[in-house]
Amino acid sequence: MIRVLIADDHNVFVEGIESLISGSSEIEVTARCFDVSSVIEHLGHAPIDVVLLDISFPQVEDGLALCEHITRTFPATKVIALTMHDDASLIKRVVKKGAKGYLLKNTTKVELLQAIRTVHREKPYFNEIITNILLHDEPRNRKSGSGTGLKPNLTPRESEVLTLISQGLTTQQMATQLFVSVKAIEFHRSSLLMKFSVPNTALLIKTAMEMQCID
Amino acid sequence: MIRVLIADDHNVFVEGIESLISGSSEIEVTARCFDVSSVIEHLGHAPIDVVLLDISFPQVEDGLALCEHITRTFPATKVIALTMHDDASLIKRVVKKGAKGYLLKNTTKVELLQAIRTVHREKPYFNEIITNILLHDEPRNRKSGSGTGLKPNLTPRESEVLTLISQGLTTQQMATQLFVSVKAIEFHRSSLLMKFSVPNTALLIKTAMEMQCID
DNA sequence: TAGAAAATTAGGGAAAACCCTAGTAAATCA
DNA sequence: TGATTTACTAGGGTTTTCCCTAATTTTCTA
Repeated sequence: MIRVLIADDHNVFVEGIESLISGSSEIEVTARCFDVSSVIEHLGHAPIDVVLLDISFPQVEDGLALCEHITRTFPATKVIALTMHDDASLIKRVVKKGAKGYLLKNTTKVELLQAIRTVHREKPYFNEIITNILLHDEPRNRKSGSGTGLKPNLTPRESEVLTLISQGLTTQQMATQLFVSVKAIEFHRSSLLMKFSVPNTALLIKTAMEMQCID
Repeated sequence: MIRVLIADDHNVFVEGIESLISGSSEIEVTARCFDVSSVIEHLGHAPIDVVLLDISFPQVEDGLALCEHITRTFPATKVIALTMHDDASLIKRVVKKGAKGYLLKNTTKVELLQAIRTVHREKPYFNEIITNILLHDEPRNRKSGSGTGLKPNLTPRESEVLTLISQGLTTQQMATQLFVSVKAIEFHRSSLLMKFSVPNTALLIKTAMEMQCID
């Protein structure tokens, strides 16, 4: 029997998934969680084979973080990401966080059961629609044109400052936190702009996110 | 017997609603529609008391238009709008289009059945959460941290400015391009910071990307 | 159709970002 | 050892961002 945990704060969806699974003789829903903490708590007590995780749980960031936590802490438990969005970059980010499968919420009963069985056999599950989305998404390594698209080599301090910038801190705040002057931080920021070949912080954040230097 | 039509292109959701309703002796689901045209066609043939309409069907504009069409063409049929978003402006727009009730997709069985019964008795149904949202004119259900996870409603100008910011233009460049003063652009930028609840442009870009408002 | 609400347009002033130069310390190499 | 490179630190001065307020135009509504 494959034990499934449903992690979704939308009651209707939990009901829907349960209803779709209920017919199966080899899969059973043994837990339903409406918030992040109860998912973690439950996984620590009872064994779960597959987690069906709403990636907006309740927000995208939370879902991604939870996905990462589950796959690291409970490697035997496989995660299938569920979402409304057919977005290539989101799929990539989810996979990067350790999800073994990705389903849209308009999936069918057959596909849902298939996906659960597949990831339980240690295999990744992505249907044709998802595969197509990934295929048609433009390749990241465009070596021609203005930008190289390659991650620049950052010094430890620069990486540190980049992370803090992406968290919304001002130069003053970073200076305080790192025990250096405002001018020192400003220089690192300037170096980042140069290394990423961008004119300002706005584009720095955008390109750094696209290159997945931050997230 | 109250006859209900479910209009949603997400299979899991339709299953969930059916499952929640299935226990009731006075309410039955007599139709499930996965696209706009089949909803209209079905209403023309068989009588329906309550339509449970996913407002993103498949886009928000489609849902609103369909809601308006149903309430005008079939006044005996009541519409309950369903959505993931707890957004005051969306609720107002939906109500303006003739919806008698509004439910979030994390509703409970009790509430769903209550809502169906209430609108069938010609009364509007809005629970405390929705009422609060309307009263305070901002989303309530922020379960995690500072981020809302909800796309703010942007004016045309704001969207335009957001796009240009994400392209790395400075305020001066945008002012030239849009034939207005620097100060006008700066105000729009400020409005964006406020609507996204972020302290600076760096976080604005980050959150707007995560919410898929840009890119 | 008048009144209210929302959107767009700015100004002044403070804060932050940005661009230049430059000193110091550690690692690398001839 | 002495010269060179790399990373980190910082100052001066200009531009841009950010926050406050407010007038004008447009849109919605009673």
